[in-house]
Amino acid sequence: MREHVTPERRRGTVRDLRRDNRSVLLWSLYFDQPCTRQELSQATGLSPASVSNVIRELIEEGLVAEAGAIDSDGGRPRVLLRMNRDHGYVIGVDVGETRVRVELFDLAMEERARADYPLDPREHGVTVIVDRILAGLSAVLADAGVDSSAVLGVGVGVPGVVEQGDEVLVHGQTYGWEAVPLERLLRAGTDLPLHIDNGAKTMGRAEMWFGAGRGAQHAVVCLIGSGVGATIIAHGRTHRGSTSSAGEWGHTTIMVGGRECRCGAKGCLEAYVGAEAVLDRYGRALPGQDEESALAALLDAATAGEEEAGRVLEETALYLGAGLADLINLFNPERIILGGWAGLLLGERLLPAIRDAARRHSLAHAFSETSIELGRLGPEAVALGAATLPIERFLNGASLSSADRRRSAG
Amino acid sequence: MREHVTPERRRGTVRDLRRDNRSVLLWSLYFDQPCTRQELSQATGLSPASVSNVIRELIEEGLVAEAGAIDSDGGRPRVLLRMNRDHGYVIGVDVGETRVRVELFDLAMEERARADYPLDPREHGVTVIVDRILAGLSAVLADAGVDSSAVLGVGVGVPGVVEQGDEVLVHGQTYGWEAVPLERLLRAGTDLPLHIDNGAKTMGRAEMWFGAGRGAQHAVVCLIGSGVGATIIAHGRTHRGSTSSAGEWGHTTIMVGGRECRCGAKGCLEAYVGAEAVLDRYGRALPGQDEESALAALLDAATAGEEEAGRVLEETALYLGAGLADLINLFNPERIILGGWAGLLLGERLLPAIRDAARRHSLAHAFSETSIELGRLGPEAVALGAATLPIERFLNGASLSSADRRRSAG
DNA sequence: CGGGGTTAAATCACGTCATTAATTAAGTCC
DNA sequence: GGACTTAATTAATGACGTGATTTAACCCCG
Repeated sequence: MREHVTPERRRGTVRDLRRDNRSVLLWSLYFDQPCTRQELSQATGLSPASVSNVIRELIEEGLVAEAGAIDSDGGRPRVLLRMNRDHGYVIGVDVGETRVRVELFDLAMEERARADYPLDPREHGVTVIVDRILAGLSAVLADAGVDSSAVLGVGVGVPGVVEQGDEVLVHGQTYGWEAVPLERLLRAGTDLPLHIDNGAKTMGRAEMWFGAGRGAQHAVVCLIGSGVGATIIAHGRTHRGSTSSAGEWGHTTIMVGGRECRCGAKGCLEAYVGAEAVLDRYGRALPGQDEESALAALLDAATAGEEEAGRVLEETALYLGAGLADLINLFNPERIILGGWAGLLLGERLLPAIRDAARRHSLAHAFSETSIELGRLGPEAVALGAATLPIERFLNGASLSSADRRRSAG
Repeated sequence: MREHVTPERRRGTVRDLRRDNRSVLLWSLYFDQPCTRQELSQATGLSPASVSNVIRELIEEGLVAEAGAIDSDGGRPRVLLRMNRDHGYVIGVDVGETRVRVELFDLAMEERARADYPLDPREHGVTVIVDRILAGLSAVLADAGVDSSAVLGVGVGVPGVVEQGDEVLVHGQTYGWEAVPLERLLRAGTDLPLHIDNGAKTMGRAEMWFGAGRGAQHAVVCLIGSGVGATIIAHGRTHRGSTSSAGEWGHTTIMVGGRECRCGAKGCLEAYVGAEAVLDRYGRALPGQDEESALAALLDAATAGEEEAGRVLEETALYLGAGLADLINLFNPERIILGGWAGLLLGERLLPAIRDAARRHSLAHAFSETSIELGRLGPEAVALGAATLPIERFLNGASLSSADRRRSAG
């Protein structure tokens, strides 16, 4: 009861205050390394004394280390601080359509080890995936020589809707998964803290943390591949909605009664601008085994002056622009990032046309305040983004499971 | 700089902690009056001792009063607490197309006085509006016998986009207002704290606080009148976007290349389901001076079996359902509330058809978790919702301007 | 090379806060 | 009217952030 009091976390005691301040300092330091105590004090609004105290704790605990100093001209030099990148590690898992990839990162998000497991396209059974992931975890730990007690957590990006409840459930249309309790299944094989999310959302996170989204408070990361999805960021946080299925931009209706979509509805955006749909709208045969090379061929054909290809792309820009305009009108984001392999391919060529279509379909005021850009990270970033899930938990105050570190000397 | 540290308000000292706890208690009490200290302790997670302390302060300051007790069977009876509804007052202003309405409420949102000023439809000049508002403020204060020092603040709902910046600017398409610094203009005539927002948004607030939206964390309040808009609530808070123009649902494209909208674009939702658009799509003459009676007549005609009217309404339900489905897919709200005079009129008759169309255009999972309901408050609620703006500020810890009340006896 | 000047960081003293435990208040029931 | 219950207040305790003060670290200049 009492919906108005939603303590995302217990808050009210003087101790929670410390935890929060600690967290604020960690976030600030994480994204602005190296920096000095003074800068932290300014950035967070905490007094220099408090910064000193908390930082001393963090250094004692090994999360933070001093790293040189800034030369002064008269006066004690400021000491630079940075996160101790070896204090802990995180693992990101990308469960894709054709492979499972497991990557181990240090706190600076430097890759320390990687394991790839190709998937037979006909074999997306749950047990196979779980096996591959668990094998990957062991492999990267062994490879990097990292003990599992030093791992802060594992983030897993999977295709399909991920329902975050008491029990995390995965509904994977493409995989034929229905309410798969992936977390529970993985739990049988590992003790590491697990975070599971939709792969498109983890990729969106990667763009927000390290790519084109850095610094934006309100943004939408659009992912166009064979299908179409989006990550919505409001006030710097991913909007999940009430059952974590928010962001299904691809099934937004842009043409009532229009083309049939694989979701069963008619006129979905995905049925016009998804890679599969674009190729289908073109209709003619194209060289290339897979969608990726076929789409590239379509772009080439248009460049070569092939009329029909040009027309299809022109229309794609129109539809896509209208879809982006919906986001602009509804969310009023400061930035829209176009990603996904098809999004990048199309965007590279069509961005001006897309922007123009978006302008025509959105209100002038909101449009003028929104920038539309291409993603910077490419589709490889799913695992990276997944790995930011445990990082976030860490920055918010979780420590390594084993040692419950308290102040050592009183 | 340092976007990650967004102290919506200074937080970090032990004193801020108290302010926060105080605020949490006020919110809890406000929406669950009367209630006991014990209940508050449970609801907020604060210890009974802290609740006692803070409540004692609040009683001393006159914000809260004891009001009877609950009978016990053995044991000291629990004392009931409620807000002191006369501790302060708020004023809500509804600047509509045809009138300016000013209402004064006590803390229990009981109306204490009202002033109405009809507007000549040809006269929407800024000075006229400002004059009417200021006259209304004086009138309701005099009428209710309330001193302006007892007023916590004034909320103003206006048509058009309200840009919340250092200086609040109003862009009113319908009024022909461009970047009107309404706050500054009003400031010349009153010292009361001012809050200005879009009228559709204040109405949405009213539904969320007192109507069909109570208790929802993620919701969308859709307002259909002559035009179409929406208020998006995420995590219990209105989403404004980066320049406070979020929620322009009416100009979402549901038909690329479709009907021309008054915004200049083609295929906007508003061009299909706004009252003006519905009547226009019907085409034939209808009895009634204004849109409201014309739309009612259209509904009557359909009831009477007039085929074309039935067809227009059927299509309206289809378009509207598709529009709602977009919201469901993008936001995954737990509740959608259909309001506005036209929304209520249409919804009363078409809700099943609208729901069905929404189902067909949204993903099954998200749809099944969303309820679509009619608003409960009617279009009169703009002023009520505007008045919740200063209430919110008050519950968050602002006190009356004059007396900076501190603990009296140490 | 050593003191004066300057700035950064650590320490100290203080006031505030929420919590637990103990105490007081206000009832019921036999 | 005394034993029992439960609510609310008070007291004791520990944790915290802050401003003031002190210590540290480095420059420059003579």
